[in-house]
Amino acid sequence: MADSVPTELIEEYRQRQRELAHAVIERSLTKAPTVIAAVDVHLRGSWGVAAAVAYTYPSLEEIDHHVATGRLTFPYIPGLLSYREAPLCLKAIRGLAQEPDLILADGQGRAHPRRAGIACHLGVELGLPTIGVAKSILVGRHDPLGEERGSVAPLVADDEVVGMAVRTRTGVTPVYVSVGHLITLDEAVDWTLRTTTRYRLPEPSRRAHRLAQVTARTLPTDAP
DNA sequence: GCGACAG
DNA sequence: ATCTTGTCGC
Repeated sequence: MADSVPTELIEEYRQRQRELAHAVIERSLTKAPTVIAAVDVHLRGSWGVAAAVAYTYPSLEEIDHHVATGRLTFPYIPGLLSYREAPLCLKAIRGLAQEPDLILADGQGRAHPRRAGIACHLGVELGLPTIGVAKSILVGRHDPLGEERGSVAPLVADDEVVGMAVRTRTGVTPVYVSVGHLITLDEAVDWTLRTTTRYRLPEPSRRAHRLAQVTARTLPTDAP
């Protein structure tokens, strides 16, 4: 199992995140994405399986995938998820044959206590546009949003708009979209909707999730 | 001091 | 997220 982290070190990791937040660039995409990737991690004991998948746009067909497996050393600590999952995610993404134009990460981007969620971490590390698409809120609040697909409501934390609650399917619980790197919030919302068809989450994200899950299932449960 | 807390 | 089967509902 992952070890605990000394409280004095926690603050060092937080400081690194504050620095990472300054490296994040929020600006319009330079190129219309034609290759969109998604990455997700499945946990199994102290092992993690990260799956990266690449899809074409607008046809939304899978063209590649890569899986990376490894032991998780860092524990799950709210706000410090990157240190636990990003290394494996980077390994999976770098295994793709072609560099994607946009990456969807499972978790927050700037909608983070220090504006440095895992999507920011991956984006800055790779120098590629990234979006955080989370299934629940880490920080911030938002007003109720319409029931129709496409309805949105700003996610506000510390009097700052850090993301957007987005209804990707009519009548379904919203997802929380935020900028990771090299994209604007409006574009992040737009591309999240463009890649979401029948379900709550974007197709590439769903595929990455299932691939990581089935791969992890073939691995033996570890010994404490 | 008391909750909240991505995956 | 994980540990886990069936079950209620569109």
